[in-house]
Amino acid sequence: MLTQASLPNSAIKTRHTGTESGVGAIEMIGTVMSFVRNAEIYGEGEQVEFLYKVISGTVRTYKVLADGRRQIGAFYLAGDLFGFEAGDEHGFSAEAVGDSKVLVIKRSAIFALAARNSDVASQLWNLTTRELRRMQSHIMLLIKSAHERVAGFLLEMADRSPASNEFELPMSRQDIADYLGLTIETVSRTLTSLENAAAIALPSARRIVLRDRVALGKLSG
Amino acid sequence: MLTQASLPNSAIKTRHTGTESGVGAIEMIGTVMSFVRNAEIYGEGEQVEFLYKVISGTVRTYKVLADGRRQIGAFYLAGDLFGFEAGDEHGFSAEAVGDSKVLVIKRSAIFALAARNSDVASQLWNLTTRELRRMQSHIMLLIKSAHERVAGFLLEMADRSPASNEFELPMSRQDIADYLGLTIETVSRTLTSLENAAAIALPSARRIVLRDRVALGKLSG
DNA sequence: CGTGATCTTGAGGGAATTCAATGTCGGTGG
DNA sequence: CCACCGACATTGAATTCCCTCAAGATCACG
Repeated sequence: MLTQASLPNSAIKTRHTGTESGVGAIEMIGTVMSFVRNAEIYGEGEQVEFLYKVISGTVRTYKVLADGRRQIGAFYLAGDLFGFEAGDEHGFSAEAVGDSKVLVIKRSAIFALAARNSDVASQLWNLTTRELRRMQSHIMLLIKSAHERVAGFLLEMADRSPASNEFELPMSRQDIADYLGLTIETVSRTLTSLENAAAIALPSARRIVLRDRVALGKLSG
Repeated sequence: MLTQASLPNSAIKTRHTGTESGVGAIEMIGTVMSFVRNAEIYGEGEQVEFLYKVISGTVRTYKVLADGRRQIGAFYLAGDLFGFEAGDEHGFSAEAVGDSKVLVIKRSAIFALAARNSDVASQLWNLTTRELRRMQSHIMLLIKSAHERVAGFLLEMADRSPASNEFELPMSRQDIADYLGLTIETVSRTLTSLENAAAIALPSARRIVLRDRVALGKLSG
């Protein structure tokens, strides 16, 4: 459930000027909601009702297995849309990594729009296939060695950040570990090892400087 | 490239009576093509032009890394649609696992249809999100132990086969290994170990009998 | 300055890989 | 027909990589 506030019956409330990325009319209708660090945005098994766009902060989607292992499906940064899921039920849960603002859009509104406007429909398709590609590259990460996974993850984050060679990680080591299918210790060790190899610098735990993209690229498989 | 035959300019050639699964009008227009074992259906980097439906046989999509490692993205059995990819270029290649017949449908024909008919558009969306779900469960497989991966794979294959407790694997151990991110030896060892644990039987290398679904389910995480 | 959360580092063990050899099956030609 | 061959699969031994368990270090915050 949405823990921060109950959503008004008609989600069409604020007009949002979608200037960030060229996805067009889809994000024009919705409500901006705030979530504190670790707040749940939606839960696994819940009815799929909305689409979401990160306004600020970072969101993670994840699934918890019976034995407690957690797999993070994806991280969504400011500007990213999420909530494209199969079926009527969410297969993953979504949480705010840090304090975040999220634009919440009723699905039915989008579908109604899409039924009348084929441009919107094709946008919807594009966003979904983009999501597909994200998953494909996630799969490609998961089959690699720990060094390759971490190097690949850093390159991915760098490409998604405004400044390409230096950035702040919004998520914890545990989050990274659960995204990469590694333990927190292995992530930590690998980062130190990359620093020792002069591929990156770590001014602080969360701050990453890419020193040698070529070396990272080689490492990332 | 399509290695088996060159595709006619107008792909609208045969009328295919889509009786298999309820996906509707999308598959009504197309050309059936035959591919021998290991024949390429499309290649990574090629222009995305078609959608495909497996009529008989099995198809694998895959990607080869610089160092030669191969990752299989998915297996498609008779009745499955594939070729839902992001962007204009194929991110994966597709090959026939064994001799196969594939219905090839021009994308532009579908898109034209979708633009006019919102039912077709929503079908397209449904098929794509189904693909998303497939990838999600693939990701969930890849973070697990070798035993869990193999057990999960067998359960997945069983669920997709007509007879649910006994089936023939269309693919080699190498294919399975490349799908699960394991080595061929580990796959082989794990299967023998599952057989010794009485969870499965292996009348022949390719024939699988599920003896204890509960045990397999536990193993699969 | 103390406390808890997060991150790093170390030592040891276990799971999967690598390298190597043997076994099995299906097809082809003698 | 069956002997041989190549492709595919299984098994074994040694090694490597990552995980587990454990302790310390660093950071944010009251």
